[in-house]
Amino acid sequence: MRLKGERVLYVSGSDEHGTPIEVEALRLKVPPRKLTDENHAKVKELFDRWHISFDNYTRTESPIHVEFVRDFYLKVYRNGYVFTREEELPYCPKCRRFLPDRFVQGVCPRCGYPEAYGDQCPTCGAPLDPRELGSPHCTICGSTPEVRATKHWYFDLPSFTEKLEKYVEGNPRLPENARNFSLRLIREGLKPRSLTRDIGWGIPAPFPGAEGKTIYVWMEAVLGYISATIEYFRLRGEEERWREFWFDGARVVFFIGKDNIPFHTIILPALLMATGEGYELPWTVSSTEFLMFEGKKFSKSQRIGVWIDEALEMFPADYWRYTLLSIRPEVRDTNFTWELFLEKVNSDLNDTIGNFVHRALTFLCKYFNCRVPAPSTLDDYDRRMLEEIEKAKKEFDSLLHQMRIQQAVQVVADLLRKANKYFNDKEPWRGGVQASSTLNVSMRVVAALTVLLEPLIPETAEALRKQLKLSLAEALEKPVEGLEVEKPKPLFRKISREELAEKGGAEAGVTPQDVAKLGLRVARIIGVEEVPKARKLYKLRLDLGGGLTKQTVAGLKEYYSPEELLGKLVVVVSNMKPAKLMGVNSEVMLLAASEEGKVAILVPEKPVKPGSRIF
RNA sequence: AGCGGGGUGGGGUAGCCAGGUUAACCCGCGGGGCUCAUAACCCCGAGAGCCGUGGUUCAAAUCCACGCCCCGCUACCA
Repeated sequence: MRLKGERVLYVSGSDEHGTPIEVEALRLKVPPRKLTDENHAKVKELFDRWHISFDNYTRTESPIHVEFVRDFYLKVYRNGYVFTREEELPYCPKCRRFLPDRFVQGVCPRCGYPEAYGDQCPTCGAPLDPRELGSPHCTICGSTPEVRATKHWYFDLPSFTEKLEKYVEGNPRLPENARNFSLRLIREGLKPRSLTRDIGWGIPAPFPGAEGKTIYVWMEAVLGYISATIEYFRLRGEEERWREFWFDGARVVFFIGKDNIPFHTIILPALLMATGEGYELPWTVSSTEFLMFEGKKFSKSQRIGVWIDEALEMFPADYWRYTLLSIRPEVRDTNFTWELFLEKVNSDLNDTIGNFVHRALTFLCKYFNCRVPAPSTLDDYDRRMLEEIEKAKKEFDSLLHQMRIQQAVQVVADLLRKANKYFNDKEPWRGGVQASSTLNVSMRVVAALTVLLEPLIPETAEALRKQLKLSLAEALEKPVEGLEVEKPKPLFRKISREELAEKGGAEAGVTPQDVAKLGLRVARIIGVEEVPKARKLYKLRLDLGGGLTKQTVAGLKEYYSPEELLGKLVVVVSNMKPAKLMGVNSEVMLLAASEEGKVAILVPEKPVKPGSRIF
């Protein structure tokens, strides 16, 4: 859109508040701000290196954001959409804090599940009030909380029900997943959303009498889009211009995953309505499904996925960008596999796109002295090819406007396939007057690429323009005739399976070395203990031979008694990275087979010494 | 369990909301062509009738109902 000369402002930011960060900071005994400072700097730098062209990437600790949020909620408050409730909430005398949401556990009053959370029971799904929990305890220190009265501020979401329904229904641009999900939530009945929390890390609530409370992170972070806009213009000394992007016909578009839909289609619009100031409501959201990694969901703790800093050390950003855009989960969940990565890079980028460019440029230099000739005469085929270029540009543009980026990528690749065919059919290497037309037309394809690739793979687009000695502005307008190009260099290179394996991209299929890496060993169970408060877990002491013992936590309590386990020889992965489960250290992993309702631990078929290697 | 989203040739994606000529595209596979290009490129071919069942309709991959299966969110899955 920027290329088309539309006025675009692209903003985002780090969401820095919330209890998890405060708890992590407590654990590390550092101020929370130190954690978020480090993180924000790192993330910001990475966005640059990936050429994600935010105009402003801000953070919720920004003073401008804090000030904006406080003002914003004061307005909402004055308009009568904020009310208070006295509540009795669990308070931990030892930690000297109230225990919101997940910080208190106890017996579920509905199904009797012993470890239900303060806000919801994970087993029966019942939404809970923390006071209903039987024998509650603090999840931080385990002590029994007392009930103390406190006051909380709420946003009157239900009073916007009708307007929201109208908004969602009347916005045909919303993708299906967003519309259906939002309408369901609205029709099921909206509840007031709590605005404040009794925690220290966050934005101080501005309401009279709310000293010491902070704004609930979710209700504040969504406003960051606006404060980021304000900040952008304030830094330029154009104090008021941010309004151009939030009022009077501005089109606000969000790029989010499907898990974030309600915040952008319900809560944010309601908050904007509540100011009564006439903010533009979201024009649309581009809400994708989920991307998976080799069939599994990405997981930070389990290290499933490729870290974006590591990815850049393996391959250029554009290789990733192209692959990821071409499987952007626009219609359904999609799955990244290394196999797919190879296919996209080698076949699409290298063979189809890169090779055509190189082919045309090399030919040009060899037979036309690197100078783009004027066409001799254009025959039907030439004209058809020129039409294809125009058609592709139009489609590309229209698809991007519909946020169908995946298909836009298709259009580019398809155009290049047609171009390859055209070049083949025309056989310019046979010489003849037609050759100049063919090269002229082919170079127009290349010229179109320098622009089409810009939003998808900007580094490559830039490199290509350099070979054509074109600036971005010239690429948009200048005709190709007479253009003198540099001696061509390939834009991409293929990735071999060997290279991929070396760089750590898992290959399909496991080698004996991979198995050896697992460190499978026999161990003897020499101690079984229950883990306090855990329904399924045992703490096991294991003899790994040579005087070495390790401990593990295993989910076997429902299937084995301590007596059955004690003394058994079992199979373990001995070189696991230690992890904590229910606060208990687990250093190895015990292997067991499982099927529905049944678990069987693996044991050696005849006695061997603990510590024996397994191949 | 509850809530969302799905099941389309061997693999991967689109098409479904706005039903309608031989179900599209990429990879892979079999055969052939070209030699300008990065062992690239081009052509031909085999291969699915769109999870199942029933319905609506002149007409359904596309709409409706039921069933089966998958995936995400919610978890102490070591």
